[in-house]
Formats: sequence, structure tokens, C-alpha cells
Amino acid sequence: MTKHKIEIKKIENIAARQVAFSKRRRSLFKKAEELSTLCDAEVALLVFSATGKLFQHSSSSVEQVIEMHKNVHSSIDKSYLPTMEFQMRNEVADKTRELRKLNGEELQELKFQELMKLEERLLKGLTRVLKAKDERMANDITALKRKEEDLMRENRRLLQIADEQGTSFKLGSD
Amino acid sequence: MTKHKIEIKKIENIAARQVAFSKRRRSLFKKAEELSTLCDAEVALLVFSATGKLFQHSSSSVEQVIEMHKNVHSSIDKSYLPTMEFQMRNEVADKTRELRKLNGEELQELKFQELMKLEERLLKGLTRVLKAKDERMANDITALKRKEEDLMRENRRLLQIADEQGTSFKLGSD
DNA sequence: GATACTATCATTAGCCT
DNA sequence: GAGGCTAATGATAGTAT
Repeated sequence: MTKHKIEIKKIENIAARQVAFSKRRRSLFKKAEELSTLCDAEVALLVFSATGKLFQHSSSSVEQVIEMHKNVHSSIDKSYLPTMEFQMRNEVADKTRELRKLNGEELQELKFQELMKLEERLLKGLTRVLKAKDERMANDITALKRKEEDLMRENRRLLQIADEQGTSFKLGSD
Repeated sequence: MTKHKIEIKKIENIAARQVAFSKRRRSLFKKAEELSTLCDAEVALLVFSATGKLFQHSSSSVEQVIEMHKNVHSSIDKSYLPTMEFQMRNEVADKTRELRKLNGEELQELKFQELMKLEERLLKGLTRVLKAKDERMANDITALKRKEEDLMRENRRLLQIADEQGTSFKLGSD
């Protein structure tokens, strides 16, 4: 677009491609920001480099789901994810792959209605997974707390009975 | 950017804003497509107009999650989000707003390095929040389990001592 | 990998159809 | 709304650091 006009096809020279990526990405984000500001629109922009690195920009209200996207798709450090979370994300990724396979190379040729159905299936899957995870963890916590209460009550009862019988013995743990 | 230079702030004239939206949106999509093709990157771009209409473009392999995004964002039923997840997402959104306010209207004048730092801060914040949530739940569970073990051990000890003393009393809970 | 330079190409504000 | 026109501003290819 300058010095010479270039053809829009993959840049084969790796260094040149990297430079172009860096520059154009920056400009694209700027343009996105401008559109958002000037026209009061919400813009979400995700860019994955060929090496898998993610760059993102988005208006505040769409930011959260972009975060999901990043976690599910990027190769960035999944190690921090607790096991369950990790498994769930994998499940989502698996569903996605399966669907993609189902739809082969012809995704771009699907009619809109089919895309809507696909979208619905994916959303349902994700929803179930997220919900299940948090419910399960919350349930675990609730159950453990109840168990704890029971045990403490029982402990108190044992101590009281012992006390009534004049029995005295030291407590190990409190 | 032409005839006159304009300030990057919301265009108040509605007709002019609509025209700018249409033109700039098309250019943005074009740029996104070029980046994708030239640099072998995957690009997902979502634009919500002020009236709520969605325009999107994305490389095929990120298409599905974008679909999710559309669904979640487009005012459809956010109620499925588990409470904690929802609160965390709000927290993230708040952080983002705060950061944006900190950076005022001068975002477009920040140097690239500053933009990178801003991006980094946002990413770090998001990561921390997600991590903190899962760690906290996991820690809660671990702590509760440990407490449970302690209580059970103590209960067994009390029972054994009582038994050794020939004391017999009924157990309430198990 | 990011940034500076700069000649050239691309986008676009304002206006018109 | 969409699209054309034009002058002016913005983006960027090639190159070097």
C-alpha cells in the first residue's frame, strides 16, 4: 500500500510477515477503537498470530466472553487452570472440534439457518458446562460445610457427655 | 482524516454518524481480512451498532466461539450464568471501565508501548481474577476436607476413650 | 519482535446524487 | 441507507536499527 502496492496474499518472507503483522495489527486495533468511539458502537476484535499468540481488544461489555474464547482456544498457559475447569474447557474444545468436523470444510457455505442451529448447539453445550462446573463446586462446598457442622455437633455432644460423667480427657485437636 | 481532521469522539450528528459507521465498518472488515490473509493470522471481529445490530467477520476456525459470543452478548438470557461467575465478569468489566477512565480520551494518542502496557495490564487483571476465583473455591474445598478429617479423627478418639472407660452412650449423627 | 523513516498508496470527511 | 467524488489525512512497504 505504499512504496509499492502489494498483492493481498500470504507474505512468504517470515521477517516481512512478522513486521507487517505487528504494524497492521496495531492499525487495526486503532481503527476498531475509532469506530467504537466515533459511532458509539461496541467492537470486539481478536487476532491470533500464526504462532498462536492472542491479541485482543474489545469494548467493555463484550470483554468477558472474549475472555472465555481466549481460554478455550489459545495455547496460552492453560496450566493455571484447576483440573475441573481444564477438563470442562477441553470438553468445550472437543465439542467444537466435533462440530467442525461434522461441518467439514463447508462451513462458509452453510445457510444462515444451519449456522443458527450450530450456534445454538454450541451455546447450549457451553452453558451446560459452565453451569455444571460452578454448581458442582458450590455443592461440594455446601456438603462439606454441612458435614463439618454435623461433626462439630457430635464432638460437642461427646464432650458434654464425658463431662457429665466426670470423665476428663485432653483434646487432641480443637 | 480528510477534508478536515476530526477529533476522535462520538459524532453527535446522527446522519453523519450513521454514514461514518457504514464506511468505517467496511474498511475495518477489509483491514481485518487483509491482516488475516497477509500474515496468516486468525481474526475475529464483531461490531455492534448503537442500535444493537451485529456485523461480524471471522476466520473459519474461530467462528463457533464468536457465535457463542453473539448469543451471550445480544441481551439473550444472561441468567444462566452462575452467580459467582456473573459477579466475576462484572468485576472484570468494572476494572476495564476504570482503566479506560484512567486513560481518558487520549487513548488514540498513546504511544504503542503504552498501549501494549495497557493491554498487558488488562490481560493480567483478567487472568488474576479467573485464577483467584478457581483457587479460592479449590482452597475452600481443601480446607473443608481437612477440617472434616480432623473432626472425624477427634470423634474417633473421643469414642475410643469413652469405650476404654466402659462408658457407653449413643451416637447422634454418624 | 518493536520502532523510525518516508515515499507512496489507502482511507475518509464533507458534500452530492 | 448506499455510493461517488475529492482534497486532505492516515497507513504502510521496504529498509535499517
